[in-house]
Amino acid sequence: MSSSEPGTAPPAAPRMDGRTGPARLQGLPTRLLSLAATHSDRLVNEGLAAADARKWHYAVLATLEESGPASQAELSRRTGIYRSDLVSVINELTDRGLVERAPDPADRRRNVITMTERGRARFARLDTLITELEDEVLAPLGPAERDQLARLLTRLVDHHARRDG
Amino acid sequence: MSSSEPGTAPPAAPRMDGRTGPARLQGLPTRLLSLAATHSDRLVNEGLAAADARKWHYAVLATLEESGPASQAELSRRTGIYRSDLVSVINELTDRGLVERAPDPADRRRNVITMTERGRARFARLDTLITELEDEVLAPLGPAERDQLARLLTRLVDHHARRDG
DNA sequence: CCTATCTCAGTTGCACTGATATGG
DNA sequence: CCCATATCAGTGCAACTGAGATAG
Repeated sequence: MSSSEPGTAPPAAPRMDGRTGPARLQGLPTRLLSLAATHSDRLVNEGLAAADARKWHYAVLATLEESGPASQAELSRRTGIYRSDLVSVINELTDRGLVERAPDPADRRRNVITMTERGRARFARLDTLITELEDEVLAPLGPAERDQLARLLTRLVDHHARRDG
Repeated sequence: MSSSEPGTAPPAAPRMDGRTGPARLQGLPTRLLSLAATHSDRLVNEGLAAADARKWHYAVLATLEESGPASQAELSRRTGIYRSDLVSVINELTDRGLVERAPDPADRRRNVITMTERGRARFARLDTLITELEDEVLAPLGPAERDQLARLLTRLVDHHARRDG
């Protein structure tokens, strides 16, 4: 502190709520979004890891369950997994016998990904697990607040998804 | 919401809103959180990168502005930057002449990080930039909704920060 | 010739681990 | 002796880039 208001600055009283950083930073919605997502992702990832799965496993299985067999490019579009990264995700799923990868006779550039019986059972279990993890993440919020949060986030996501593509 | 008839379920009709994935996946709050944070982080990071800065630069400068000079360990606690990663962040800031790193005569394990005049000016500009970027991220929401979102996210963050430490 | 699909190698940012040197 | 601090090397993950091979 050399020239501008050294002595009179408020002594940055630490708060009583556990967060100790600067108010300006801690209160930024973008910062809160990042932090909340980090906590949420960690809980979900740990929960899934304990069941030998990952977020993208669930995403792929959910898509196959809802829409049936699909090419990798299609799965990439529907799940949001980057096309390059999808390769290893499908590898992991085939290693576990949850999906099958077969060349598409109609268009031989494509691989058709199909869910196996084991995959279907697996998805059912992961789906209930995800529901539990969601509940843990949203624990401090009541039903109406969870709804409100989901609606607000949906508005944000839709808006920016449109802008980007 | 109630659409739990398995046999009569519509064949996953693609929606008209840009999001094409499975409804079960797209509607998950944890998924929405991740997506929203990804979009938000991208906007913020790109905006800051265009000004030759990064998220952590702002965090460190904001902390120094609010609380004055601090050791690296203290900055780590206040900003949430991991202590190992703080080294290179401080390096980048000193390279740009925004902070100074000097050994603490009172405790020679410590480095005291002090903001320079350039750092203060830089922070002022970054602060207005951040405000603009926040506004861009929250564009689809009105003032009351932004408040609501911030409050809900704060509840989530506080809850999970307490659980972890 | 151009485009789409799949794959691989590599990059970047972030969060984190483990080890080490030094000082309290 | 134990603990705190700062630093470095390296790991794991997510998002992404660029290029090559194959096929429509």
